Amino acid sequence: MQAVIDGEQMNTTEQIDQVRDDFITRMGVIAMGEGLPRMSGQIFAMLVFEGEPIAFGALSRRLSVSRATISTSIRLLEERGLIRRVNKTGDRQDYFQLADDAYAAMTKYALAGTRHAKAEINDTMSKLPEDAEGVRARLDSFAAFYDTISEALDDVATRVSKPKI
Amino acid sequence: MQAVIDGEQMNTTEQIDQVRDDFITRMGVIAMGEGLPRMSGQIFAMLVFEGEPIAFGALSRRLSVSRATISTSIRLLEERGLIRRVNKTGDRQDYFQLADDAYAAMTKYALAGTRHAKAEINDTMSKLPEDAEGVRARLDSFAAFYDTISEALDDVATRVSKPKI
DNA sequence: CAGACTGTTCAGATAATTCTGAATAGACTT
DNA sequence: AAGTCTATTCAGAATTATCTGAACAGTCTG
Repeated sequence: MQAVIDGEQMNTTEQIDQVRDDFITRMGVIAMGEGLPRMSGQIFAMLVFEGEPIAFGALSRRLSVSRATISTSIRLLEERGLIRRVNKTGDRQDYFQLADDAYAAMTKYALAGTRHAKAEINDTMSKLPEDAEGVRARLDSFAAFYDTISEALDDVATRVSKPKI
Repeated sequence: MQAVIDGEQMNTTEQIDQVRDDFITRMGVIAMGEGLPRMSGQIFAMLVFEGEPIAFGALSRRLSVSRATISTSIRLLEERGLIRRVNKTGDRQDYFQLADDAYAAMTKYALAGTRHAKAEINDTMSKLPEDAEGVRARLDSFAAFYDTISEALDDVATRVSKPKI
């Protein structure tokens, strides 16, 4: 059974190409919602989809974006521990693939954010005069909220299994 | 014991004012990290800090921002169920305070995001040809990750107690 | 060594977000 | 009804984030 679009037959490879491009586009949007630049999200999506290491130049070509953009997007993803750079003997290019613990790393990054938020609130509380009871109680609730989220994320981080490459 | 800054004595009220302004500034930054515009975060912070309902005009004045900005920021916060608008008899202005279930609402918003991400991945999987086994397995892991996060957030949403106003 | 190729950096261009002032409409007061 | 005060909307300004091209430094190849 072949998929048909605009009356044209598609072979399996073309079909996968189209699904992949669509996936990449969508993940770019999702990434933006999570505080990542679109392009980093698209690179991540590409690596998830392909599985095997992808060359620097291929990323630039396939995502229709300059090498400079790839370079900075890659740096961000590496800093967050989401991808890793691998060397292929006999090829000068850098190759990239998902980090073994990419999903755990994603979770830990979010966790760092919620812990930071909690710390900011606690710091504010420490500066309050003794008699500001109402404010203290409200900030305490707010901090408790971030603490609950942090606990949940911490739990997720330990549970998340390594993605099968 | 009075706090001292630059050799000047501060009374308790001034001290609290300073702590509050600092808190508001910080929460604006935190909010940006969570995909909220800075000003919405600052309004939210102000409402947490003050506890009692705050007037539309007061928000504009205290945050040194136009009424138009307050209006749009407020709308966003209302849409997310984080604050509620209250009427004070004998005053034409709108007043705002934290929603009773503000923290639960925050959690649910995040949850909606992770569920949406999972749905996008599942949708992509449904379009794959039968024989794309490797891709399917990787997308499945990715979806499972978002599912784990979603479960955790769902759990948080039910556990989060109402903030004490 | 000269030439080709690679990834990084950075100033400036481009695009997207966020804020403002003016216009508008509704509601209250006198 | 006329005059205030209110919140909202929206076009454009201001700000911020993102992308690019060029310059660069390193590495390999012939």
